[in-house]
Amino acid sequence: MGKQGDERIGVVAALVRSAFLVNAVYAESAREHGLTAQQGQLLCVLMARPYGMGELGATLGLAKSSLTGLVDRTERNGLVRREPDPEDLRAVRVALTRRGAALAEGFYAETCRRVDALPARLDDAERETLAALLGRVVMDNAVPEVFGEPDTR
Amino acid sequence: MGKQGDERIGVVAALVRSAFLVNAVYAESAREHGLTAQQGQLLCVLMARPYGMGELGATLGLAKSSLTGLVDRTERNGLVRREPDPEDLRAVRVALTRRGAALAEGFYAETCRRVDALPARLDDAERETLAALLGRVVMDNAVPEVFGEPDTR
DNA sequence: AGCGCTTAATTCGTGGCACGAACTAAGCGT
DNA sequence: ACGCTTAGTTCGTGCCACGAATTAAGCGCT
Repeated sequence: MGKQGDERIGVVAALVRSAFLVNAVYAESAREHGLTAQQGQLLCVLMARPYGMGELGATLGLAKSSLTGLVDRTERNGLVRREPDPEDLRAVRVALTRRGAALAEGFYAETCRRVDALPARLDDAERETLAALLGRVVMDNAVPEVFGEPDTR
Repeated sequence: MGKQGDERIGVVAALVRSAFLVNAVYAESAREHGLTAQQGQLLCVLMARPYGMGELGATLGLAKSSLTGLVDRTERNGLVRREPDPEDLRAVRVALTRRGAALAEGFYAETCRRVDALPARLDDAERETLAALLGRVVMDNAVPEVFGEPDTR
């Protein structure tokens, strides 16, 4: 490990601390939208399409029983809705309500804006490089689709 | 348009998803050491030196009242100890117990190992570049000292 | 048809976490 | 001595996560 002055940071510390940083930004943005981080995460996942409970558990890395509560609370706030799955009477599809979709939109945009501001002092080429390297890290480690691309299509 | 099979990812998504990834690794490592993520974090901070409650709140970004509970639970597990501050009868210094120090050591080392394994498929130069760029991001954004350097002790 | 096995989700109980408001006690300044 | 600030705790509330047990529906097999 190259130890230099206090300026240089190891890749481990850089990853952990950037995670801490992003988390704080995410939680703060959620709070300002009247959401908890978890509920915000749920809304973001559901922006793409409705999900079943089990599917959500896999995506968010939560136990089924944890999901029931999270969806309950978010539903109580009027942001998501449980719909019966037309093809399987046991299953449920969780979908955004109109209000939930609007809130998700705003929260997502604002959170992107703030996360985008974190590397503000990197120039375009550096941001590109960072995105590419970090992108490979997440791809290599099978991260579920927790936070979609800004403009992928 | 010109994008091939391998997904290009934006810097925002890369940051958010790597944060999610690191978090999961951290929580998993903590769990295997019989810790919660928060208690693990607390131990890591205290590895450097004892802290006062207020100081801990600032470092971890928690309200005072949140800290009382966290320290309570961690103390109940025999990992930290409240010592009276010799210079201020109101204040308390939270320090690792012998067991806490040993556990912190193991948890810290193992967590570093696992986080270090995340960019396993990057070569040395790429890891260096990633560390440098991400390091600038965290430095530019005033992240508190939540997780020390690998060998700054 | 009926019998089991699996799957989807909920319920229940437990514990950790985070917060603000109210409080206690010690230090400090005048 | 008086008031103000500072360090920490207590209390009540709500969210979050989990495993074990449960209910209900689908599926396969005879």
